[in-house]
Amino acid sequence: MIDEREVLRSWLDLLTAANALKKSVDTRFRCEFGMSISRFDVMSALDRAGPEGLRAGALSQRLRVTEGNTTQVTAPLIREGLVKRSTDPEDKRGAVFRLTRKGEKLFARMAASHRQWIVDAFAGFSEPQLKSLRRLLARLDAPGAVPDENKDAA
Amino acid sequence: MIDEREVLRSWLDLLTAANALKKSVDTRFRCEFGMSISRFDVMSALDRAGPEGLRAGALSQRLRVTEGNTTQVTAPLIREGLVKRSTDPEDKRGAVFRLTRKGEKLFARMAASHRQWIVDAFAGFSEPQLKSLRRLLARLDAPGAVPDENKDAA
DNA sequence: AAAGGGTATTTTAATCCTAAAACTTTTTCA
DNA sequence: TGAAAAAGTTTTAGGATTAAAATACCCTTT
Repeated sequence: MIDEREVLRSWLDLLTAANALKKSVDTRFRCEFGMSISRFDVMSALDRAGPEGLRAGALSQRLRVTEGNTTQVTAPLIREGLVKRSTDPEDKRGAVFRLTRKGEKLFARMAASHRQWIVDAFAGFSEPQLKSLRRLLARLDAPGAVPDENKDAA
Repeated sequence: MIDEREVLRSWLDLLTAANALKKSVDTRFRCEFGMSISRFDVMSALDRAGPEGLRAGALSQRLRVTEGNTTQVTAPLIREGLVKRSTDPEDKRGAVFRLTRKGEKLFARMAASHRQWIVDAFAGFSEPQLKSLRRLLARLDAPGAVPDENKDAA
């Protein structure tokens, strides 16, 4: 039998580490680009999708959020001219989102900063340690969690 | 030089793992006890504080949230009779929060479930693997993150 | 002892997120 | 064909969170 306190501490450490880095990234996005992680995530998914863009449903699925959330997070991006929303001509129920030229350019700058921040945060890790971390994380079993559709994400 | 993609994947895995388990716990708290993780966290801090209770500021500090947030999260707990708010007689600016008897009883049940869920989630880990995970997480460097005051938390 | 400055908390306005209701368009099928 | 069911999205209502403004109280200093 495993020491339960050690398990609870591990869970606390996991949560704390993830939150700290996420908050650190979010703060810097807001300071340097006036934009939250959520909006960056939307732009990232649209950037990867390319000129085809993404349907609202597909976008929600990749970001693992509800469709209502997608509607709301895209709204300010559209207002700021970073994202364009069109109606699918084949099926007028459908909404298609694409990055504008301006959106692409901003995203490129944000992605570069983001990459650097993450590399810095993991500077204390050797390659085998990274692998080890990922292997350990994969052992976690969160019931109800959906298996990852989005394998090509990083 | 380390492979940047491996670093980004590690970050994604870390975030995904933490979110998945957190969401899983939150969902079960809501289903079985009609209560969010945030409220559980408040009750947990108050339970640990004992009959002395905690000042609003101290509570916020332990939960690492703003004081405005504490005001809001405690409000429904007070409405439901799980938490009692008093004004510090020594300093009438100060608010003191304590678990009621009813709150203590509910918390005990919730804590037991919570412990079991976490133990189950980490069932695939050996003791050395837990230690290894914690050691790796400690290497992460999130600039701007506050060092952990609350060492006795778990 | 009154003023002013500092401290503790609450309120307000905004973002992010969810679930469920509402809306629009498409598809099915009697 | 035309009504009902289904599908895709948005709207609505509410919780969690923050930053900043407002409020309430305490304490020093003159």
